Amino acid sequence: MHSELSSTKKFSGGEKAILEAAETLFAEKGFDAVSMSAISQLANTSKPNIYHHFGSKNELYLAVMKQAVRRSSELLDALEDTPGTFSQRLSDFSAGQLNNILAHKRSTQLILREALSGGSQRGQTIAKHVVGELFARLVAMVTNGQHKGEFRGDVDPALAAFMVVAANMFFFQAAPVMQHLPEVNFASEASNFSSGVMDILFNGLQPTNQDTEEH
Amino acid sequence: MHSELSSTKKFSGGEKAILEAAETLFAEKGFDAVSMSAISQLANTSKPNIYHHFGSKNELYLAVMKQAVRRSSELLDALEDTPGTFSQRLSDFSAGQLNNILAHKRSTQLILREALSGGSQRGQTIAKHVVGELFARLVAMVTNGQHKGEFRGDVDPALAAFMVVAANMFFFQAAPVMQHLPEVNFASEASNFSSGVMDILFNGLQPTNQDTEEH
DNA sequence: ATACTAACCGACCGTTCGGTCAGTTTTATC
DNA sequence: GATAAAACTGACCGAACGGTCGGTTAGTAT
Repeated sequence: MHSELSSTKKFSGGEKAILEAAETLFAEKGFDAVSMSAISQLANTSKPNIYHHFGSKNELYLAVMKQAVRRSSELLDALEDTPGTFSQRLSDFSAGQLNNILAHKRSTQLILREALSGGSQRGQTIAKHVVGELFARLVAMVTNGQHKGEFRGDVDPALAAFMVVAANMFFFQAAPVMQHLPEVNFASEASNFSSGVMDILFNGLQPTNQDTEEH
Repeated sequence: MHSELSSTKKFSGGEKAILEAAETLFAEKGFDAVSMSAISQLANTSKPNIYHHFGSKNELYLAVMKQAVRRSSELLDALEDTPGTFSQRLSDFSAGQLNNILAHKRSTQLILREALSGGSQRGQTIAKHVVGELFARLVAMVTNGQHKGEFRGDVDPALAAFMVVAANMFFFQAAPVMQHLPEVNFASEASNFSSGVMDILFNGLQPTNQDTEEH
């Protein structure tokens, strides 16, 4: 009776599998809509085993959050200052951050969900720290650009940074909606979106003097 | 001589009270985290009475959604085209929409929560319709501005509209987070925020071309 | 009064929730 | 092999969930 299931080699159980399953489900449906049984099933283990590794549902959620935050911070660190003009650096940073977001949708959705849900304080402070970190880097970048005369000095650097964050975050959030709007054709390609946003942010919507052209 | 309370007596029971309580709780915590008992308590009635007026939790949720959507559409309709340049009209429209958002936070949060949650299809199509309506108006406004030569013709009008929506929506969502960031001081006043955003969108971040030219 | 109906409620049902317990299997150490 | 810690599990608990039932009020028209 040594009958061994020779099917999926997917490692069952283990903290890794539990964390992964929990992250998926929490990001998808939120804290309250996910049951421990569902997590145990997806992680291919038993419910008490989750309680063996993590003391409670809240602790498991915090562990998932911490992991997501750590990943996000690492990705941000990898986006170290590139050479070039500040426009270039800001553009590169924004595009890289959008790439990070799209490459780790679950973590992003989890952090965003927590940071933006006005309700509980489960991991809100943790999530806010991440958003704050990203925001501070962008503000510094704009401020430096202003000091070098590359950006207008009469705009609030925090407001400029906000618009970069808002564009990226809302792009991520609203992608499923935008894709079905008939007017939208930038939703499919992130790089096009990124360069388009930066063009508007840098040059504005109004025509330049020499730019009024023919047709 | 049982006299009625003539002071601020929140009328108990009734569909109105149920809908109001449900909207508050659903917007605050989301569908799954709200129990029918909690709604009945906040509405000052009994749980079976909710099932008398609305057949199920899902139907109640849809009724709340429909009400929120109707309110949102009415508010959008009230923002009729103002005279003036397209910059002015776009600016006014955006500022008015942000005012609407902030004046009806519960409805907005409810719709946004539904539109942006990748998960269920409970009221997603309904919410998408609202976002699409708002979006279409903005796109038309930008396109008209382009045809009149007031806006650059080489930008995607949908992208410009997207940035207006993103700024407003993300401002609403992230206000609790932004208020605690040290660099931010635009979060307290919506009108300042709105004019600042429009300034960046119209004129861009870079200094004017007469001032500094690209090399 | 009678009759009918919408509004409303206490008590309850089956199910599922987060969490626990007692016990078994795996794994590492000697 | 002995042993002990760690990993893991089926069965179970009280509480809360969405939802239902039988019955009671309040209004209204005849």
